[in-house]
Amino acid sequence: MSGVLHVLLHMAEHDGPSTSETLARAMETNPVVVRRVMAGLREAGYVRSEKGHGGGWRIACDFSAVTLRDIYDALDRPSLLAIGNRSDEPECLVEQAVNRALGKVFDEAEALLLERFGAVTLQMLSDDFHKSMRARRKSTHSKGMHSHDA
Amino acid sequence: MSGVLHVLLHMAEHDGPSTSETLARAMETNPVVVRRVMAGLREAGYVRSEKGHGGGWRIACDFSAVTLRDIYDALDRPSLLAIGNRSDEPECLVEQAVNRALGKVFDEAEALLLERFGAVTLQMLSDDFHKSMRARRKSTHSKGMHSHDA
DNA sequence: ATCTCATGTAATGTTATTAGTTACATACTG
DNA sequence: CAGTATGTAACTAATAACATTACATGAGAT
Repeated sequence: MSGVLHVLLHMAEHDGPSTSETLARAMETNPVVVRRVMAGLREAGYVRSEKGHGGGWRIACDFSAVTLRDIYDALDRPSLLAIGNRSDEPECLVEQAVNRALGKVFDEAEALLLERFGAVTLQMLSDDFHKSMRARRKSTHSKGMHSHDA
Repeated sequence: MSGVLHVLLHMAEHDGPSTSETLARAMETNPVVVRRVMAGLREAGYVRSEKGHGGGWRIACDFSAVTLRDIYDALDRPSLLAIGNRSDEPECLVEQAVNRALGKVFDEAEALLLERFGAVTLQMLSDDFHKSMRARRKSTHSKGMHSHDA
């Protein structure tokens, strides 16, 4: 999630397609990992990829129409919570009682996460980034991007 | 978490001390695992353990005064969320913007979980279990406990 | 006393998950 | 057709969670 958003915002700052190679360097990982994770976004239509000379990845959506929730869904909804019920459908009535109580709490937390994700668009992230870059430029004249973007 | 609560409720149903051996069978795990996880609860004073003949684990707290939050704390606060920011304190302003947005959402979800944990006492779990046991007994005459409790 | 039983804990082993890598096929561009 | 980039399967490595073994310590029972 974190990594994918990072990549998307970088792509938005970059005219023309970005290669997996380039993106992998920004994310400090391997090009294949980038392709793997971007595959979900491509299926969902948020990015497009092209092969061959001058190929690479390109944004294919309106940043203000796509929320973090959409990205999460495109990523195949990885589990959000680190803990959960020890077992589904236990025989033991004690465990059933525990599961009811914990399950309710977990469901609420998950719902909150999804709701909050749905309230944040990629555009908002991008705006926030640009704001912080302007602020930084005023004080340091730095570009505020990765050194490996050069 | 789930497992610990299961064990605690079982102990409450059982007069006298329960051995790690017995509890492990109910949790379908190893006695050493039980001791390991119970160690935190003992330090917090929620249970007591005794060695030798007739030894084992015993509840040492008032169920209506201890919340799931207390248990969670005693368990050394394992991480609740499965996903997080890729890196703390990144150089990259893009990643900083992503982290701000995601971090806020994660913090909210974690706060919600802790708050909800704080609102549930062990007594409530126990009451819920007894209620479901009464309901079941009416329809099946079963004891509704583990078969391996016999 | 000492034998047995139970916890305490370190060390080790096992398993599952995730991330990373290699290898090679496919497709597009010049 | 040479070169470059994605697509994907297969494999390896790193990590973490869980389980087991081994042995020390302490508390009754005889």
